[in-house]
Amino acid sequence: MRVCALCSLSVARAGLGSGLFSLRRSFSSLPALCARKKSSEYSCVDSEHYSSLVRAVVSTRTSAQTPESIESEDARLFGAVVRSKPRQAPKKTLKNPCPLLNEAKSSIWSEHEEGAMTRIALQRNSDQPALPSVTKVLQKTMSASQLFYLERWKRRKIAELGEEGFKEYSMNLFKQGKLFHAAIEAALTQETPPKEDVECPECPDEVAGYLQSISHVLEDVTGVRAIESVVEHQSLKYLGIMDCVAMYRGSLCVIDWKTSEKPKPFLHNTYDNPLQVAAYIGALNSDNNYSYQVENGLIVVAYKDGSPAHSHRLSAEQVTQYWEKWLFRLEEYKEKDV
DNA sequence: GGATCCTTCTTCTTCTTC
Repeated sequence: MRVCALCSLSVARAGLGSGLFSLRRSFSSLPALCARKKSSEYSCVDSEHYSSLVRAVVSTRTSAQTPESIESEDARLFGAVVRSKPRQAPKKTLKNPCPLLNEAKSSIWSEHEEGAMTRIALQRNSDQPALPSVTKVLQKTMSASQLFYLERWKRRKIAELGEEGFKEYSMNLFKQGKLFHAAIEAALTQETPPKEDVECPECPDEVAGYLQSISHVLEDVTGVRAIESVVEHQSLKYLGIMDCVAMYRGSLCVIDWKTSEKPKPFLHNTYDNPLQVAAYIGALNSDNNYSYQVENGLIVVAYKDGSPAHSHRLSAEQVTQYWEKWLFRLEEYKEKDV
């Protein structure tokens, strides 16, 4: 039996069995009638003729619907509801819990403390097995849904730009990120960045918008303690390179600068970035190359058009929560890696 | 000189109607 989409939907929602069958009978010839005309199917309805029927179906006075009545009606129409068993995810426990803070380090660094800026470069010791990096761990332990959405995004982009176009697009994103980081480094250290880090003949002022975007954030960044510096967790055996450690509005933070095409006004828009920052903070606190400890984090998302960057502060409590999530991911990585 | 490393980014439903 052919039924207009609107009719079947409305009646099913109204949950009136008898009304459903009479309505279906009454409207069953509509599509055929409408097909002869180009106009909308709904314009063919003789609303005056059917007005009492429609009123009867949708009126709450004649149908005191309750969740129970709707459910029993649905069961009659569509069969019994198959309910999945509520799954209680077992509370996972860390096999190797590790504190975020380091008792051996006396206190959180204060703004008035003197100290040189640290910039430890990455060095590979070929004699020892390579430690996993923060980025690698996060990439290798993405959830199935994360991978699904990323893969879908990639497929859509390739469909839009072609394989070569996509490669170029990706390379350009990375390039912009690198140029942006070099420009921030120069701004925070008052140093002139290496020529190759800022020059981009085919794209002048490539990072001008990004710098404009973060200008209001930079005003609150003082006392830079580290830039592009390697941190290594002494016991958990992983490493990473922090963007920056500095004072931001009164607290010492590990700062991560990001560029983004899409606005990221909320912390959850930044996906694994908070875990990345927590991982750096934990490593920094355990690393004896740094005499101080850090409790807070900051993620700054800059935009090319110069619109104000979104900055997401991570309180000490939030960092602790993300630290625990990071530890789970690290355990997962190590289990996979074995 | 070449290879490798870390990082740089990318994600969250989708449609109609007013």
